[in-house]
Amino acid sequence: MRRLCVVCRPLFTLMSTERRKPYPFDIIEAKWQHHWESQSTFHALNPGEPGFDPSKPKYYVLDMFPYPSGAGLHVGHPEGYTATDILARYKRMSGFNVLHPMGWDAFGLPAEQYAIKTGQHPAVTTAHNIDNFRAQLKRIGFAYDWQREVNTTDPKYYRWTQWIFLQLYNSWLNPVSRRAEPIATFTGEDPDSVRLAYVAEAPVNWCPALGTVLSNEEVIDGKSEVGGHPVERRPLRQWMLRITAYADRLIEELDGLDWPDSIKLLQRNWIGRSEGAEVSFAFEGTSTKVRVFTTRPDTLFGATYLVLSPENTLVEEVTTSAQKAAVQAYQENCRSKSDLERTDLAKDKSGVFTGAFAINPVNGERIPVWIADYVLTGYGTGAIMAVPAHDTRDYEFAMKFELPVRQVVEPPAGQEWQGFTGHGTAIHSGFLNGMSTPEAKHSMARWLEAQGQGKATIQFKLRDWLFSRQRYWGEPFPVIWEGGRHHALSESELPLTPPVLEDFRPTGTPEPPLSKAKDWVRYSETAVRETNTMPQWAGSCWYYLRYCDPANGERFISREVERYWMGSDSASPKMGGVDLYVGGTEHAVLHLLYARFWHKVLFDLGHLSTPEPFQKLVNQGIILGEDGQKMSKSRGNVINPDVVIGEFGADAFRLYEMFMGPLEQMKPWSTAGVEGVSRFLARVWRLVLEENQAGEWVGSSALSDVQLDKPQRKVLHATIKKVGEDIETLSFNTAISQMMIFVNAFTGANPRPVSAVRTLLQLLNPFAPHLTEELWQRTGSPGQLADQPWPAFDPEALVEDELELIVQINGKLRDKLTVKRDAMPEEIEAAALASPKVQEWTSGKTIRKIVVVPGKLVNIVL
RNA sequence: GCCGAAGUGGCGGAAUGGCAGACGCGCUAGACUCAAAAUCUGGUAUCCGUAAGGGUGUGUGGGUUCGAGUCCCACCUUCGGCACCA
Repeated sequence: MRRLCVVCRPLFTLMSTERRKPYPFDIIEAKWQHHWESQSTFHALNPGEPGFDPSKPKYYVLDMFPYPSGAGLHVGHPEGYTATDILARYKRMSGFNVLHPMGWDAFGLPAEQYAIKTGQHPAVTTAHNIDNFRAQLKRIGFAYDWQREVNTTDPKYYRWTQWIFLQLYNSWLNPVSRRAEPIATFTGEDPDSVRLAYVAEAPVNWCPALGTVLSNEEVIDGKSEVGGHPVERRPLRQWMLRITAYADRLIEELDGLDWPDSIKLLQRNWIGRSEGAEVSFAFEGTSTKVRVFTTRPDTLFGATYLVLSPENTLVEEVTTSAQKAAVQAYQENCRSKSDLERTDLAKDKSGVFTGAFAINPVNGERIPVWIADYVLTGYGTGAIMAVPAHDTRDYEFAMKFELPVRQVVEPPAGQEWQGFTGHGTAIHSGFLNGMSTPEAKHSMARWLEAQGQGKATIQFKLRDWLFSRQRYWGEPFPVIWEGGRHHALSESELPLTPPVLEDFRPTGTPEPPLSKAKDWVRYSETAVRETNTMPQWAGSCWYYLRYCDPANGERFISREVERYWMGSDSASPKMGGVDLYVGGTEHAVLHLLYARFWHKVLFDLGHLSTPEPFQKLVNQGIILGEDGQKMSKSRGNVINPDVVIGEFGADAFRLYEMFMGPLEQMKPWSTAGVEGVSRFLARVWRLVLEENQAGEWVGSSALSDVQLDKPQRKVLHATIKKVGEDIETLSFNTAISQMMIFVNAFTGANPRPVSAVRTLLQLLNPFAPHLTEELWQRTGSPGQLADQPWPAFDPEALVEDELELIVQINGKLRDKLTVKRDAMPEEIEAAALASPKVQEWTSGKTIRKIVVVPGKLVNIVL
């Protein structure tokens, strides 16, 4: 940035002399930012602190904190941040204790990769980037309580991230209470098998050329996104979090949340609950059995073959010697494919016969057993019964390999039975015949249970959360290994800081970089430290809690503070938590699911007072480039907030971001639009000030202490009403429109009533805080504008003595009519019929009906 | 393929079932100016008409209603998500 300025300075001076600022935003914005900071205007007090007012209701308004990248802030960040800032300032003026914090999600791969490239320690570049982000945000004038700033890479912060990991490690989900409990309450043999944090061998994307593990998102068509090197699947020892134990609660408890339906649905689909049954099939000639999961137990009579996933451990056992070579070749082929590649090739079915046969428990039939990669290892039991007549995939497979297809469901009249997957009537199905599909499902489940051949069950798509990474720049696990077993560190050993490493590059093997720090790894004579680190999501799972009590050295959050800021309002049925959370949709199923999971565990363990973290969620839409395309460096359509603020000021930038359109909608940037709102702000400025001969801004001569006339009163109170209501519903664009209407109405007024102008400044303050503070001061008004109460409107001022009704004939507008406010319907009807235009339209025709909507219209039906 | 959201002027968008296009941008005319910029005032869906006025108009086709951008049904298009989940 500094280097660039040398190049652009001549251009810049030229521009600034050419284009005079419509008002001195550069001076007043810096002035008020400094003022708020020095006064701690937006510092929120906690319960128990001197000056805290417990009589005020609380309002916790939260932004998704940014990852402080080297590229700096882009225009998408301040969109949501401005929205929450308006809410925060508005609620503060409306008498709430407002918590509105900001912080940094600073662990992560980009920082580490940048560090490797430049040779600087990620802590150094991260600190630098944070300074840059903070300065950029302060320049926009956000009312954050900077005394509550958190940083996920600060040991004082991640000490508690590690502490929460220990809570997970030391607890289990009791299936009876359906709640997490201390592991000590588990009475089974192996506590390690039920811990919420556990170790498992899991297949990962391993890239030998890069010497690192990659996430699914980093693998494209079986090759690394960076460099295009081959990626293979390899089982590695990984830390997992048992989020699946919470699958049902994560679905059920969405109901009480004030979230967009689309996001709730996304989460429900991601968790993917399906009801069905497990069925046991015995292999012919052995005592071995395989269980399959099906959502359609009613079609069991139609199962004509069985498919195991290629990775299923039974494959080796059941494959006949004649088929061994073919089966192994197929398995080998699958292993080299990534998940993405496998699903990419989903168009065409592939598979191999194992030579084995299984017995269908319902009719004793002998059916062939195949392996195929359309059966996934991670879902259900990794084995299916195939009913080709009534499942699209099984049907395709059966067609390709010429396997039998047997109808067992009669579809509604007129539909082809082959490949029919809907509900119908059971046929060719013994005791199920004639039953509807739902009846048949129940019947079969009961039968299976009675025979000991299966039972009704529920499956989820959600997988346990792979929680370890082979990276340097993340939280170390507070875990040691001794004699092949893991043990948790005690809380007193936290924070566990990572070792100082000269070389934090990947090792070239699946061994994490931390393993290079031999002294650090060696915990004792007999124990070594875990060398994996936590993923970036860890820190963001609970940051909203730390904001409430950021300096607490005793606890991650004090109980009293948690109850105040995160507690539920007993007067309403809400579940409590953050009152408003604004951020992008991209976190719909990752961050927002992970955070809910952690929150519920901490709630179960008694550390929190409510079960859900975020009561109300709003997603802001993406801002596109001026060309209507997604902003990207390669397209060259990226808008830099610093440049916009330099040219038009922070207030104009804020106001434009809110005026563009509905918050939740995707919308393109328009520089001409910024000029438009900048003009509006200049008009507000000139409502109060005018320029004298010397070019100084002095009090406007039109401004005077006069009463408002009736139309002015109406505009003023309509504006107070609409702006307040629109802020509550986050309809900022229409709130701004209304203030423009106000300014259009008062621009020409001479004398111009100063009381009305002051009220406008109050209404506009949350949107354009600097300009309005300055003008508030310049009108000689007392105190700081941010501390003023929100104005109330007078409904009487909105009522007219006479109103204009429209007159429709057959629903079409034909005339207008002015009547007294309290005119009776009969009077209105008579007046409408008396109108010359109406008489012209109705002459020679019969009036069939007249609809009178008082205060609105008259519709004459011919 | 499945799920979801959305289709309104030249553009961003507004409209508790009741005057479609508020507000802004752009364009345009005028005022101010020697001139320009800035500012202020007016006009600006479309078709027919000199005008008054009238016809048409919210993706397409139906429906409900005195009245539909708004509600219902079917379809088309665009965007977003998931994607062999048995």
